[in-house]
Amino acid sequence: MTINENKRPRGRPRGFALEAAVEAGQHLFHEHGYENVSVAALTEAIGITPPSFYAAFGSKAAFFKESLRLYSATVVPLDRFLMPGAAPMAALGDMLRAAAHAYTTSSQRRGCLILEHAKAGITDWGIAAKQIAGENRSRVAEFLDDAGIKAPGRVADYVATTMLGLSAAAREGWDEPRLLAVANTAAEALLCRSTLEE
Amino acid sequence: MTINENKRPRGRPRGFALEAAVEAGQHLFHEHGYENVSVAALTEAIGITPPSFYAAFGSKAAFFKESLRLYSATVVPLDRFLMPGAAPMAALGDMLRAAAHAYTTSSQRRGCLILEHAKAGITDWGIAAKQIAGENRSRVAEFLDDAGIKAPGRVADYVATTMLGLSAAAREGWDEPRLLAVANTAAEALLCRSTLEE
DNA sequence: CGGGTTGTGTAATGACCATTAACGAAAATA
DNA sequence: TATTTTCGTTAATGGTCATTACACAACCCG
Repeated sequence: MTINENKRPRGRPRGFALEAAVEAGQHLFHEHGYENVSVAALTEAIGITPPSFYAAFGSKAAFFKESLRLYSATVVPLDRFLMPGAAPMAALGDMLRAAAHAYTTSSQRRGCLILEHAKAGITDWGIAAKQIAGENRSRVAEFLDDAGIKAPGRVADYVATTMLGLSAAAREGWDEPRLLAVANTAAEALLCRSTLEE
Repeated sequence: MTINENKRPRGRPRGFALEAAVEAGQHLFHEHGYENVSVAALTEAIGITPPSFYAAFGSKAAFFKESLRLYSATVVPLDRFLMPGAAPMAALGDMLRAAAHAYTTSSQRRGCLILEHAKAGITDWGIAAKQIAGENRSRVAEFLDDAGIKAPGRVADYVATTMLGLSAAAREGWDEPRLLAVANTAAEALLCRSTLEE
């Protein structure tokens, strides 16, 4: 997205890598939450000083949005599960199981960075997280609609709530087997429901 | 619980009601979250000054624990649903529907005060919330065990995750019908599951 | 009325917060 | 080499945070 990534600009070149900085920030935000990460902690983790941070990213909130973007681009592989033509309910079950796994792989950074920041009030960073979460749910609903499911919004909401629950439980410290069992229960429920309705 | 509620103590009497103060704090904590409520905001809402606050409650964290205690004693009616002899899965479904309603009744104070604070790290107030949440889950599991359900822990975890999801969705701004639909879906899943297993 | 005891108010404490002004340093172009 | 452009560092900004000395006020018991 950044233009002229290879062409050297005029003045003194930046002394650190943007992408690596965003990744370090993403990790800090994921572990402690936006409000519990100070700019001082960010700059120390990146290895720069506050003015360099502000010159490169503008503000803490803007930097967080970059972290969100990187996270949803690299960590959340929605399209891997929502492939057209796949058995819809089985696909959602796979997605839930993958979430249970992903939310517990790192003992720090539990849960979903996006979902855990999507409940803040009217802060711009909370709104950004809410928007990404909403987009992902729309994609699930559209996938279900294309697959001919009867109440796609209702099922998408159920899946979304389950993912919110899995993320919160992971944040509480539940381990992977426990979360996986919940995901399996929810997945069976989806199959059960579709069986009853058709 | 407080001893000598009627007997006048020795010195100058307190100029405000303890219980009302805790309730005001509970409302603020519920709306904005522990970290976003300053002692200044608390004392202003109560109508006292910081020294009175600290003399009465000791610290912000201790005051929050009082708010948690009051909340779980007055708002969360677990025993209303976990009555021995009731149809277990139907009871859990009623509990989920009641949660969906309770989490959206006040446009401020969305979600569950306990669950929304049970993900903090190693802070003492987060640990207190986690403990109450864990106790409530144990009561659900025990109820299921007494009712002869096969995997009580697994079902209790599913219900707990669903409640976490409902609370988080309420915090995101979902309205009551939307949450109720999710609760109904999860309730049907419980019935469906028990039907399949027996 | 007066000493003991306890609550309340004013005002301050030190710590941390996000953000930035000013200045020196480094690399590109000319 | 001279100039331009951008970067990095030091140090400070004003703000908010939870918590507390200190002095005064209100009540009980004698």
